[in-house]
Amino acid sequence: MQEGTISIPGHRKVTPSPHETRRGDVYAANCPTRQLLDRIADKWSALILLLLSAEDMRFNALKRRIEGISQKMLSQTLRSLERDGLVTRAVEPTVPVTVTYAITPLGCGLIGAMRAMIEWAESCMIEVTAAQRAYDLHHHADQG
Amino acid sequence: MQEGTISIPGHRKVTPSPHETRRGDVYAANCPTRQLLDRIADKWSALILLLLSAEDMRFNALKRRIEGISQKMLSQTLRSLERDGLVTRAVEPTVPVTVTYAITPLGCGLIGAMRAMIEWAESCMIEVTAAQRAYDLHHHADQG
DNA sequence: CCATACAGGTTTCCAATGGATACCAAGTGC
DNA sequence: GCACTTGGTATCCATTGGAAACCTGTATGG
Repeated sequence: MQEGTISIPGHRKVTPSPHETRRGDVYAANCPTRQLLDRIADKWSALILLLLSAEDMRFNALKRRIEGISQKMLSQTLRSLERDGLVTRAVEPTVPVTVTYAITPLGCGLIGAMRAMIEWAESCMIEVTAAQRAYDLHHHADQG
Repeated sequence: MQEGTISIPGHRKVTPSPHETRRGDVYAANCPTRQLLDRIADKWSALILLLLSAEDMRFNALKRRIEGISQKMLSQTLRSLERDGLVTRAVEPTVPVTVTYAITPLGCGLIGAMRAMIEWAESCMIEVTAAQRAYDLHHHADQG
């Protein structure tokens, strides 16, 4: 079974068969758009893509730059992004081996769309933080 | 400690103290923008917000509409969105009790930014699926 | 010769997360 | 008294994510 098999824990190989897809309904589990959204809506994909949109980077450079990412997640997420055609992986047989990741035109398109969200987050952070404080206060803040 | 405490499993109450934040570096773990992005970059938030942007909805209406969401996740995610000030929760003391969720102006702003991503996903699905097939073929597809 | 370091991972282990299911409250209908 | 409604919580268990160890292959230092 080539479609729907699981490859790497946490990043499934889900490629829906054409006849299984329901176009136009993001709320249907098998809608391709929703599956794509699920894939990139994780903690790390956006961050990686955003860094690569500025310049090509190597594995450890990404790791150093993204505070808190583990090697496993960086490795897994890069593999997923590569599979989705959003980044490329170039191995140069230097010593030690050099692996350079770069964003593809496809990935650039996504970044363009994501930038609007980053900008929203930056401009609305204060309001959100205020809302959180108000909520915590009203719900007497000791529920944790 | 009011800030940084954990409330609901899966949706932490993370409100960084002002002096701990690093503005302008999304890659820093304590950057407020990154924390906000982490919060909304999950499987369900975008879907819920998108539905509520069209019309106010009740708990079970949302649950029925979003294929695959569990009551627990819907409940948790709505609570988080409410805390972030992106949705409101209105309880009417009917019988059985009626709870209506609505998007706030703040949430509307986010939806506007997200729509670009939905559109990108819809227009680029085919390319991504093609990339996945190519990847799976090249990596002889049986790695799962 | 052995230890160490580098880059770029994979494996292992364990805690946190998510999903399925059962349960709860409070009232209505039968 | 039982089933059924809405809007949840509690519980159980599988999957996921993070920390750290290990691996491959080469070069450097002692």
